[in-house]
Amino acid sequence: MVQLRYFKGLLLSDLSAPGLVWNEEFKCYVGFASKYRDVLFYFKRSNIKVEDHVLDLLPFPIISDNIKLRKYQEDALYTWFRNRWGIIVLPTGAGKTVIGLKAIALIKLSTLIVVPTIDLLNQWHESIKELLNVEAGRIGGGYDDLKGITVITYDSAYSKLESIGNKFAFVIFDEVHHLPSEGYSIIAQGLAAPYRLGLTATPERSDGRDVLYPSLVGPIVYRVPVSNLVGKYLSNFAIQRIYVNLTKDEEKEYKYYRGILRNFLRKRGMKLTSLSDFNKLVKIAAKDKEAREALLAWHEALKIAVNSRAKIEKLKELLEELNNEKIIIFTRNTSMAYEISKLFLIPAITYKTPKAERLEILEKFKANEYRVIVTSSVLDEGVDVPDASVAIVLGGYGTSRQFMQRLGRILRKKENKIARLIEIVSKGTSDYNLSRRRRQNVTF
DNA sequence: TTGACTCAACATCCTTTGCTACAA
DNA sequence: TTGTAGGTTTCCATGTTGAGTCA
Repeated sequence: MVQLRYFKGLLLSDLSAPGLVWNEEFKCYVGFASKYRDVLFYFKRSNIKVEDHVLDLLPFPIISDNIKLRKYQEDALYTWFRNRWGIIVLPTGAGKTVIGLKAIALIKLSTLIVVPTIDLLNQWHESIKELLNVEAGRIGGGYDDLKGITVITYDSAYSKLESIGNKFAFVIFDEVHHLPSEGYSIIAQGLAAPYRLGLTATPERSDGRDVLYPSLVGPIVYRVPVSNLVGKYLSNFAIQRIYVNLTKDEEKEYKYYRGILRNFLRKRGMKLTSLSDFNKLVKIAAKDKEAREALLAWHEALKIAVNSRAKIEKLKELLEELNNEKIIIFTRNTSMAYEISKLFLIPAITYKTPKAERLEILEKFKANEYRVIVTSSVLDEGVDVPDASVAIVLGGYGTSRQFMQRLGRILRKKENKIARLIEIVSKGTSDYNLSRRRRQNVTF
C-alpha cells in the first residue's frame, strides 16, 4: 500500500516512482503534482495498492448541453478523448471553444479553464452560460470566484496555484502556445489534473519551447489545416505581396544605420546569422557602449524599412481602390499606426487605447460605421475582432504565428467573396527578411 | 467604480558577403 | 590548402497584458 498526497503544487509519495525523487525535508518521494497521472498509472500497473489523497475536487455543477459539433470538431474531440490528454489545433474561427465545452460536458468533473486575457475570461464565461446553462466561476480581472467550472487567467493561475492545484480533474489551456513560457509552465506542473486539453491555432513557438507540450499538456493529437475548412466553413482567401522601394532619403539613412552595425560586427569579428548571434550582441550591448550603438542602429534601420513612405503611398492607392471593402491595417510600431490614423482619418487601436474606446471602435467597425481601422499587434490574438474582408500588413514580426493570426482575422465565411491579405514589403531591406521568415513554416 | 500609475512577465529580436582556429 | 566548427541565457528596445496600489 502506498500513500499519495498533494502539497502546494507537489505530489508526495511514500514509495518511489518514475518522476519522483527522495526529499529529506518531507521524508518521502516528491515530484510536481502534474506527475499524478503517470505515478497512479505506474502503481496500478505494478499491482501496488494506492491510498489516494491527492485530489480534493470541487463539486461539478448541474449542466445541460445541446452542443452540436461539426464533423471535424467531433473527430478532433473523439481523437483527444482516447487519452483525454493533448492539444487540438484548429484555425481561428473554426470553433475551439465549443470543443472545449463539449469536452467538459462529457467528462463531467470539476474543470479549470486557463486563458491569457480578461477578454477571453469573459468570453468563456459567456459561452459556458449560453451553451452549458451554468454560471461559471471567474478568477482574475477583478473576480475571485472559485466554482466547479472556473475560468482563470494565466497570471491568476500562477499566483493561486498552490491552493487550487488539486481542486480540478480537468484543465483546459486556451491559447496553449503561452503555456511553455518559463513562468506559465509552472502552472501545468503544479496542477494535479489528470485530464488536459490544449487549444490553439498556432502551436509553434519561435523560442523552441513547444517541445515541452508533451510533458505539460500532452502532444498535438489533432490538427485541422486552414485548407481543409476553406470554402465550407472558412472564407476562400488570397495572399498578395507588393514590393516597394525606400525613398532616396530613406535609403541613405537606412544604409547609414546598417553601416554602423556592419562596421561594428566586422571590427569585433562577429556575425549576425542566427538568433544566438543576435542574443550575443544584445548581451554585449548591456555593458559595451559601441555594441549598444550598433544595436540601436539596427533598431533604427529596421524602423525605417518597416515604416517607409512608399508603404504609405501604396496604402493610399489601395484604400482608394478597395473602397467597398472592410479593411484592417496592421503595423509593427504604434507610431506608424497613429501616423496612418492621422493621415487617413482612420480610428487606431494600440495597447495605449483605453478599454472603452477600443470597444467603441470595434463596435462601430462591426456595425459598418467604420470601414477601415488601423492597429499595431493588439488585435492579433485574444480579442473578439469583427470580421474584415481585407487585411493590409504594413509591418510585423517574423513569426508564422502572427501571420496566421492576422490571416485569421479575414477568414470568417463570406458569401461569394474572396478574402485578401496584402503585405507591403520594403525591397532590399531587413523588412524583406521579416516577410520571408514569417511565411516559412506556415501550413495552410 | 474608475482611472492613472507602476511593475513583472512575456514576446520579438538573426540569415547578402566578407572572422578565426583548428582538423583533415 | 580547404572545410568547418566555433559561441548559447538573462535582456539593447518596443509592444502588450494582468495584477496591484492609491486617489
